[in-house]
Amino acid sequence: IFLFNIMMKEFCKVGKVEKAVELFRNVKRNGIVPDRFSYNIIMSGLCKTKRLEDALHLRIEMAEANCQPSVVTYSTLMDGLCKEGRVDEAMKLFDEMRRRGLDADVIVYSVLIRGFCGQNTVDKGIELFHDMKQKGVLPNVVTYTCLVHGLCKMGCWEEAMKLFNDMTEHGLTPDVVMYTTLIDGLCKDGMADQALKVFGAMIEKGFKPSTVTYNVLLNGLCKEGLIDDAFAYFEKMVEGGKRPDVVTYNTLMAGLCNCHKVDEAMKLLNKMLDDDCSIEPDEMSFNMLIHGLCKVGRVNDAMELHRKMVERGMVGNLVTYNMLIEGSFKIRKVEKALQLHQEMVAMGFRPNAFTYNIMINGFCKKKMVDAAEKLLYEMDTEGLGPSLVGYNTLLASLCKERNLDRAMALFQEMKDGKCKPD
RNA sequence: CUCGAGAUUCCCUU
Repeated sequence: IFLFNIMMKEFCKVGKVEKAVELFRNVKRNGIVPDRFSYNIIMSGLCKTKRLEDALHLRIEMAEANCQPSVVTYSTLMDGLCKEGRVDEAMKLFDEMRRRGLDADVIVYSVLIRGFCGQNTVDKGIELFHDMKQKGVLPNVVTYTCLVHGLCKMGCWEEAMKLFNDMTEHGLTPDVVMYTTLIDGLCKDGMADQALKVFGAMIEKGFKPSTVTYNVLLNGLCKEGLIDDAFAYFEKMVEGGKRPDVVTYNTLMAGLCNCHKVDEAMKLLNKMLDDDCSIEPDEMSFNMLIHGLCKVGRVNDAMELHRKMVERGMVGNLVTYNMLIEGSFKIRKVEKALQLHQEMVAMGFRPNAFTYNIMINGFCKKKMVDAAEKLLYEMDTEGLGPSLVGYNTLLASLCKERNLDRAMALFQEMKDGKCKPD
């Protein structure tokens, strides 16, 4: 079983989880008894391929085989649940684990903390952070990184910085991932200058920024409109021997589009398309440009680019269609927008909240308020929930049309609990 | 050293 475990693990590592499961089944059928490692390996593989239900079911099978779950079993499943946003269920497993007399370790806590941070309940994460320390489980760099990430995501960059310092005072050395997380978080909280300081401090301490570190920094600078600085750091990146990747290029293309340099962005895309460039564009690369073109009103060029994309064997994704639909409305081609919408559905893409809101906005601009309203309610029945953006869009449109009675009625409906106004 | 955790890029209203 020792050897089979290694094989299963390797199958999972190269993405052939199906093969691993098959091997697991064969092993069992041939009378070899899997140990808890085998179960854990398969569970982990299933979670990584979004087959959480199968993983949870395997836990039952494990119990039936009289194989006791370990802390690793629990953390694997809790991680899977958290990544699906099912943190409450992960907490149930956490309780169950403790009832069975298993002590949570630093990984269990880090998984849960990250889970809470992912659904913007960092306070719960902090609670667990204190809980673990009280129980004598020492947080490590990963634990701190999860919290820093969560805090920045909620705009609490000062708290994040405090925690970062707190960590070093506790004798832990930040690593590249920690630095990158903090730099990204600061940028996203509008603190690019602080981020640059941290970047400088990082280098001063002798840490080598990774490609991801450069990417987050470039993104931060681009979002601030500092495209020239972004390119300056891009140069440094290359000089420093860090290979740009497709994310680097996509980030720079977005930055160029943001300051209306769409043709420059196009040059970057063409560079990637060049045969002697080792970086291949992905769907996002095309999407960046499609967005840029739509934004400056060159919707037909965007459509043309979409065609080129399809020629290269990329069909585009939901985002591509959302942007093209929005573009069509922008140049007042409602029929084209509807046609794209149908095409998108036919291709198996389920319209999301963005799609609906784009259509609502499009209809509003055409003064087709009833159609817009119909879509607004359809979102709910389609399980997308009421959309604040959708309500706001329709409200704004009604006000513009001097249809204040209807606007007030809609506003009242929101206050009555349909959708909390902002 | 047979198993588990952390970082980056695209779309909607004002």
